[in-house]
Amino acid sequence: MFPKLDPLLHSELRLAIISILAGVEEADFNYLKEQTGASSGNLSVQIDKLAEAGYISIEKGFKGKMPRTTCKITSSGMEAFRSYVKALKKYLVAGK
Amino acid sequence: MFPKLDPLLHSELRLAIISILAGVEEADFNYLKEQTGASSGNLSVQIDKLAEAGYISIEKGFKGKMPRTTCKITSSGMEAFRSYVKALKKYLVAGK
DNA sequence: ATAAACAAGTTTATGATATAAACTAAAATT
DNA sequence: AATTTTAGTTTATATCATAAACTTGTTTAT
Repeated sequence: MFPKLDPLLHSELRLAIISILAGVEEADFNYLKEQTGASSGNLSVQIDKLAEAGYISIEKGFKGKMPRTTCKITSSGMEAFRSYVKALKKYLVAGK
Repeated sequence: MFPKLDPLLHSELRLAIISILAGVEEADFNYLKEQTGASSGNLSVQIDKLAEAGYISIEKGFKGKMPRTTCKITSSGMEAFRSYVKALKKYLVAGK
């Protein structure tokens, strides 16, 4: 009746990150920070977790001389997101 | 862009509890336990939290001689559930 | 009648998690 | 040259979800 929710995605910040990345080609650290309102530290930790799970890829490069971290959702991450959403919807029925 | 999610409801078990209670007049402890698959301990803790927040009411009585705990969603809980669902949906767009 | 098993929970302990605070290193600004 | 800003990472803390252990009382079996 209530399917298990992927704990990696059932987290406010990680879900927001994935939700953003699902809609764009890629996004850098600061864009994610702006959009989510997260602190740098929290964001850093959470993208690492998503990357370790293979849900996103993180690329470190430079924009001019400044470091630049770019994130991209993987196909595995996209799939995980879809099934998370599907599962979650089973919890929301009565809530209109 | 990403509204804050009520942390009381953004929990797998508590969300399942509220989701059930939103659809029925009332439910007793064991029914919730069966439907959610939760352990007694976990369920006990989580309904207490929901009750402390005023999202549900807990009534203790007896069925014959055996103790019986009945839960019911409050109007405040119903409202919280609705706005949680509304908020959550903003996170799910791209996930189909 | 009494011991064993079961019912319905509650309390306590533990391990994971989210988050913030403190820190690092380099670049840009004054 | 000193200060501030950028772009993060690492560490610490406080909360949380969950399970394990316990409690209280009731059936059931001997």
